[in-house]
Amino acid sequence: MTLKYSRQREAIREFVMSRHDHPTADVVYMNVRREFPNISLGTVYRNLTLLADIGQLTRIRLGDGVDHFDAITEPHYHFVCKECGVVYDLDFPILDTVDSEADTGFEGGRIDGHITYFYGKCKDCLAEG
Amino acid sequence: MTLKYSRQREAIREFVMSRHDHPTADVVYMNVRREFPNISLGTVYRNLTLLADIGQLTRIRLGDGVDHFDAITEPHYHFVCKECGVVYDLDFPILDTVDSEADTGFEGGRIDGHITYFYGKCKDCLAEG
DNA sequence: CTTTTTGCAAAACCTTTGCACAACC
DNA sequence: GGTTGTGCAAAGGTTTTGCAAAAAG
Repeated sequence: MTLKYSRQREAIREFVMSRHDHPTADVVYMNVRREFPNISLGTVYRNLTLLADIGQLTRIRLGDGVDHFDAITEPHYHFVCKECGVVYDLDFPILDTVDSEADTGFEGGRIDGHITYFYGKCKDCLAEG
Repeated sequence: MTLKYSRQREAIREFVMSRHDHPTADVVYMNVRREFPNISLGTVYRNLTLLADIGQLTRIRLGDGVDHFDAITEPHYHFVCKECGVVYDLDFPILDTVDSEADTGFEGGRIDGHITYFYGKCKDCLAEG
């Protein structure tokens, strides 16, 4: 049950930390393979899951069917371009008040939080058409 | 390109309409199979996708890796129990203002809307422990 | 030496798709 | 009869998992 050091896990962690574009497991795999040519996709998934479980990464699901990973673990909102799928962090405070607002009159249980992503068209896609 | 009637599609539509628990394709399949024992999962998927495309259903993605379908097509928020996965509709007005609030100072593109779901623990799971 | 991690490959899972036949209009 | 929809089965894409060997402590 104790965590042992592994060079692969460290490389995976560092890669995600170095990026701000919320890479998928496959992107992590492609890149970490430059340093570890024999690393397997299974190892990448296992470590991303582990790092997310211990809170060093966040797994974000944006409805595109693929998991993205984010090195920023503090709660924040995301912007997703409907056209190209690019993901940006939003510098917009988490609306804690909506949780209690939504809870008012809700009889089905206790609301602990919410997940939101904003969608639209990114700068580049707006420029193109 | 014209839509032709099909008894299977009608049964699928009616089943989803009759439920307020946001069934998955598999649940629809299991149930419609009582009336059409030979219906295939492919047909269920094809029709759910078609009905969502023409606006008779909504496809909702709640981060559990499976698509859910909702007969209520007016925008509304959902509550998801983190423990058992049950989904409830929330009687809480859509926060249109947050879109423009989030857009303020955002340089990455144009925000058209947002997707939110609230999570927590449902009544039953709260009672259990 | 014991426990954890890896690489590989297979499997699991959800969803889509190609095709011949059936249903619809 | 022409077109759309179905059933079946196969394939697609993402993620998980079993297992023997390797690495870590």
